[in-house]
Amino acid sequence: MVNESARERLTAAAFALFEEQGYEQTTVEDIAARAGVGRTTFFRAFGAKDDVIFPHHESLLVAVRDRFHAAAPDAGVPAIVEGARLVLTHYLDEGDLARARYRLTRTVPALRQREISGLQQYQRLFREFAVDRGIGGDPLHAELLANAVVTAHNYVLRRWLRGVGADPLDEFDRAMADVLRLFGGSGGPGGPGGPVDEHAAVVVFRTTRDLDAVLPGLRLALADATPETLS
Amino acid sequence: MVNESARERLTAAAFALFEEQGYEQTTVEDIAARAGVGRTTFFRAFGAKDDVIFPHHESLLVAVRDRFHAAAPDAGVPAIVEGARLVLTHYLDEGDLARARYRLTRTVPALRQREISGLQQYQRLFREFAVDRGIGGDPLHAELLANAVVTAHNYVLRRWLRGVGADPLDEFDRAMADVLRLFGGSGGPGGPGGPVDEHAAVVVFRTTRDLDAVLPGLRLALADATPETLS
DNA sequence: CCGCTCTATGGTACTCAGTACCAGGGAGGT
DNA sequence: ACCTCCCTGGTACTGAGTACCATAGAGCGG
Repeated sequence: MVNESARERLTAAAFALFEEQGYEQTTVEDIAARAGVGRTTFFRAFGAKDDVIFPHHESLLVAVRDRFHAAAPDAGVPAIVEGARLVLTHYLDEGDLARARYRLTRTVPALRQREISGLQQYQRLFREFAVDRGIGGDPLHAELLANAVVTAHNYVLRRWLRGVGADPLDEFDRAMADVLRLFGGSGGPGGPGGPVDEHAAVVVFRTTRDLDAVLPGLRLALADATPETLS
Repeated sequence: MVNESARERLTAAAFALFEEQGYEQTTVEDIAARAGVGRTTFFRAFGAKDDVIFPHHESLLVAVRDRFHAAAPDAGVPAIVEGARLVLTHYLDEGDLARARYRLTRTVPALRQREISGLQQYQRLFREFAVDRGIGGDPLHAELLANAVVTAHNYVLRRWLRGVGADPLDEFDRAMADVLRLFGGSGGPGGPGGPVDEHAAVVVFRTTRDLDAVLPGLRLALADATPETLS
């Protein structure tokens, strides 16, 4: 519906003008004029003024959705991690564009809001995929896992956007390992009150106290049906 | 700066008109007219058209911030849980208003976006508090915990808004127990090497096995510096 | 070469959100 | 009675977004 080169010219013009004179001070007419097209063409290419700084949003969303759709039935968790990795590499490929957008979203409230709404669409995609696949056996657990992956992704991405950290992909892999350890290690929710595994777990924190010091309370807790927290 | 009763009349008028004839079809002038005030007064009471369906947003945000500010230095995690509980109880108190808003945000894209942006402000508040308090010893771990609490809160809230589930506060408490078990159980990303409380907690799940049956592994776990999960 | 169609484009006009500014009016104090 | 302060409503303006129409050019069949 709209020329591709015109779209790119509009994007470039918009970023330039936003940096030069600010977002509010730039009208859509200014952008269109610099790109050498009419105002109408701008609105045909991007539904709204703030869409222009997220030129690949829709296509990336589709790419992640396709990735999820292609995932093997038993590969839900890896697919989620891969999906997050897809988003991260996309930002890395954008390079300076992504960083320019970050600068803008940090300073312009309207753009920040638009960005948040976009990120939420990813989060929702991840969440629904996790819930549909029944990851964790429990919708809440599925949401927690999906959102933890998204959180870790955002954490790494934000560091890269700020110019902190050397190798974002390496950081991503480490962060994902953290997240998966978190979820893999605990056995998930369903503990007290919910259906109880025949062999329940005993989770132990490091302590400086002797085992003997905590044993009395421990014995009491195991005898009692109610879970307890000992000092 | 603006009469309180006028604010309430505007809110009521807006909800009524949005339900009757739709959000886009309702102009600010319509709302002001039904409330018996001028258009100018509307914009003085609410910065924008979509703010009118979140009349307590700002005050609730302040309440949570105050709660965090008042938290004891060693009570970071409980404060986060309490903050989330504060938000939940606020929605429960709103009752039908919250449900009407939910209906609107599900159907009107502009309102959905506005809601997401508002929720993000809570999430950010929680995240920054967790990071500042150094929860988990590691910024990533802090973010994961904060976002997990928010996710669990949203999960419970959403169920209540949809009319699913009987006792949201009970569900909330169970969900929080799940979340804390998740994070308490694995030692988190910081794991071995992170700062450890002098008095660590031992969380016990119900088990069908004798204490003697798990004791050897338990002793081993306490002796070892690394957290372990026993069957 | 002419005429036809289809699509991308630009222009015009309109609605409405949001802002700036000004004028009036009532409450309360002196 | 006068003055001040604050709340309020009205007016006028900018700019985003939409609807509609006119046109130019590309491609195609005759």
